[in-house]
Amino acid sequence: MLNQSSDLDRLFHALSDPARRAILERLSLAPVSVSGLARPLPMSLPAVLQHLHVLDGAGLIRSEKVGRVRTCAIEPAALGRAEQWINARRTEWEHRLDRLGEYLETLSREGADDDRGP
Amino acid sequence: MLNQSSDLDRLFHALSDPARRAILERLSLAPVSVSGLARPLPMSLPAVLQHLHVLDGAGLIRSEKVGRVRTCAIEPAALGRAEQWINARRTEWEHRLDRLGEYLETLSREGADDDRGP
DNA sequence: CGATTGGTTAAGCATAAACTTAACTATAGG
DNA sequence: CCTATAGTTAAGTTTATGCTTAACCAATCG
Repeated sequence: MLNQSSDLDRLFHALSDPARRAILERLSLAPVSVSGLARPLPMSLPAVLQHLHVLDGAGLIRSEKVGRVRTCAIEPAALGRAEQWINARRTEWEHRLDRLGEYLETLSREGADDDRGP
Repeated sequence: MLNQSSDLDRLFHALSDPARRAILERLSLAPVSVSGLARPLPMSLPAVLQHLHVLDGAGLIRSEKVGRVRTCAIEPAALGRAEQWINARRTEWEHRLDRLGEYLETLSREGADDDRGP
């Protein structure tokens, strides 16, 4: 797992803003145009554009311009990478609990016949 | 799912920093003291303390002080909440694909016997 | 063509983040 | 007691974020 951390940095940072999460929630239902995404949000169009740029930089969305309208769509693979990191932590944590369990079991077994040892 | 977004804000923001993720990776293996966490990190102790405060504020770790050493441990439930949001997006996206699939199927069926008029 | 609609860029600003150093507190150990 | 260790707080600096307004381009459409 050799540090390509700036990738995860961008990913989690992109997810840390409620407006950006709202955009992703919207896009996970269907592709939407830039102004369509902006309509429900309490901010200017350029602000939305900046959020879209952050999401794009994180690989969370892709977009294509046809005529004068740019349509954005979610890129689920990126979410997968975030989930992967989280899952790895959980796995490690569970293994740690396993090792702890084994250790405690060993302790109680050694406690049962404690004539063994110095 | 009524917007308790500032909760997720803190969560994802906490995960967006490589130092904080490094701390979590460490803690998912075993509990560690503050200075133990600081040792491998390229920054001052107070900086680490600030990161720990962010992680604590996001609910990602808990810590307890005994004597003069504070020992930190991971709080896996918080990671679960992040994962939950991600999974909800994936689920929506898959449902969207299902609906798209049905639609396309409908189209091709209607195309097969196109004697049925408007 | 001329006006609109949809999007984009640039510049500026206020706030928040991530650090630092310097001081200070509180336990341990000799 | 005296000093080193472990942590904490405060204050200040630099950079990044999130937003705004004011132009500016480029497809449509009457």
